[in-house]
Amino acid sequence: MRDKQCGAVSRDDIGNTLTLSGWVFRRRDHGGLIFIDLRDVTGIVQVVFSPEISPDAHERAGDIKQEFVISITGKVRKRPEGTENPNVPTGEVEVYADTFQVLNTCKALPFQLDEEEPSEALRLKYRYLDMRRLEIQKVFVERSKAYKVIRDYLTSCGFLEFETPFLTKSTPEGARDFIVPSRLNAGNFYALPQSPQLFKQILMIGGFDKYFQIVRCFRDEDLRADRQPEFTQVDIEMSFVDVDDVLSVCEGLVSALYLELKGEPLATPIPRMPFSEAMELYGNDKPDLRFDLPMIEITDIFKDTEFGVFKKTIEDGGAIKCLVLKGKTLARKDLDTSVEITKEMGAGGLIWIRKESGNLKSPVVKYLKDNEISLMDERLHLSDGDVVFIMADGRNKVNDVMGRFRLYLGDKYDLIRKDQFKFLWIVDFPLFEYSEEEKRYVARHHPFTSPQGSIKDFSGDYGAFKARAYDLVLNGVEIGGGSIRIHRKDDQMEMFKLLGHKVEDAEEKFGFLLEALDMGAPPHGGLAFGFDRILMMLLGLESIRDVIPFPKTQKGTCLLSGAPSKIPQRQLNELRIRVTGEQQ
RNA sequence: GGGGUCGUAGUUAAGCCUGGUUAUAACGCCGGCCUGUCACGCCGGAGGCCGCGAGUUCAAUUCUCGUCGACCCCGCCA
Repeated sequence: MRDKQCGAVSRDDIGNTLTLSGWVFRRRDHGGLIFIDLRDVTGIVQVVFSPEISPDAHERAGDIKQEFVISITGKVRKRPEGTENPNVPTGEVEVYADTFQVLNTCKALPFQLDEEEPSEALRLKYRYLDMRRLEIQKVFVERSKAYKVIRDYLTSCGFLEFETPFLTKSTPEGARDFIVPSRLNAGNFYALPQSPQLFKQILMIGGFDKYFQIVRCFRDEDLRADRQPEFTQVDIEMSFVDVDDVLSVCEGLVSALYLELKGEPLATPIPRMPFSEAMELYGNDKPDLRFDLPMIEITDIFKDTEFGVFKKTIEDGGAIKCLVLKGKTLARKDLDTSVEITKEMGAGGLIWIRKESGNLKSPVVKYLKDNEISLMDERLHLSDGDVVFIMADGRNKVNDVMGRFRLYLGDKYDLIRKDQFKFLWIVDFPLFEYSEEEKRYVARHHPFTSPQGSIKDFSGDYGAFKARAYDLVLNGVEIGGGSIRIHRKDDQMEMFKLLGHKVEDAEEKFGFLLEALDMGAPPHGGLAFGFDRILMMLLGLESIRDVIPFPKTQKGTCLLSGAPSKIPQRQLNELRIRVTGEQQ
């Protein structure tokens, strides 16, 4: 049906007769002469229909419309002097059609493939048309390359690729599960995996030593620009390792991916930052280091202050922190907007101070002592025009709000160097975090995470106990995370106990893991990368939907297939399911 | 569950704030012309429940409320 792909036609083919197939991209009908850009995934090539070459083909070519699928046969020729097109790789040559065949027609398109992007909803409904666009094809060519790099790298390191069940068991903690009813066991349900966590641990206990899988995971939570209900993880697990071993393998993998997709080596090692430092400097556990602007603590400067707000904060054990915006010109309106923005973010208030002609100016300066002002000026190295934003409140509140305000400032004042890729390991996570909803401490990572040191040394201070867990962050987005696991049953039981699980419950939910841990489980640990997110970031795209062939909308629907949908009563009966409280 | 943005020919947008004669443009589509174009060009034409439903008004694409859908954010996402 074809001798080669459209983009592969070159000057080496001049003089040869080729058969080429593809889609009619653009047509330029000059009456006497018709040009068609024939397109496939490799590129486009110009086909000429001339009455002097084939009157029949020229006559019939008048009826060809865009996106017809055609096959043409003709001689490749060098283009006449002055008509070459340097913008196209095949622009030196063209194919003079002797004969052609219409393999399929195409009705009028719902949107044009070579113009402004139609709405995303329309693109998703007609995803097969959207995909024909060059820029979309590029993404999935890159995605395919990424799969290969990952498989090549990990297998070369001795990792074995596995598949684990999709029809599996619901696990407590973590995200909401997607549920699949069991026909053979009416009234019982499978859960789709949030990750293959337990199975990969079992594979380690099974002695396979190094496991990986490029695997779909499912989480029934609300969607975001970087979150889909089904997404792909690069899942990795290794035996006889500690944190450094895992991070080192992962850095190798990320470097290989980066080299493939960005065409340049990645500077390694990737820097590491303790969780607590990330929280204190950037207010979250995934700082965007493409711009600096850390929070600076100035609580100590005001230890004897007369200024009510600060005094009260310090008495209540809170913190006073600031962000210093340098080299930007802010109008009074910008400052007022900043106050509004932080209030919307949950701040009690925001104080700004601006340095003008060597003096600090602000509505609150009159409440501050001279030495407080000069200490601030000195510590913050202020120059004329600099603005200091100060917040005083509980430490967690300050970190949270200032962290988000920092991102706002970074965006608003173009501080972010958009061409940079700042990878960062966050390490030394707390093992536990308090859940307001459940009124108890839960595992911050998951309940199989090993603490630093022995779990038997737990002092009772949940907040201070650290985990052997780590996250990989790229430009303010979490792209991977993992931990060293608990590999002994007694430790795991202790962990469940600390989390407030009853022994019977733990046995019921994880009996198979607990029993396996009791039969020679090796020390092991691993990590999972969010494959879609990494692609999104490295390809410079705004949404995870852009790197998924058939993504779902924010309400979890597939505009192409119409899922989810009702099912016939017969199927419900088979499953012994009755639908109640249905919304029409 | 909550906050916000958007919805106008097939498509992308303008008009809406400040209600009033025939809702504008580009691309696409249909017809005609054109032998060197490559976003071909030129001439002509068709194409609209202004998302849907209420309300205000003499009059609503325009103002208000509701609703549906897409998107962004908070909660949620070990």
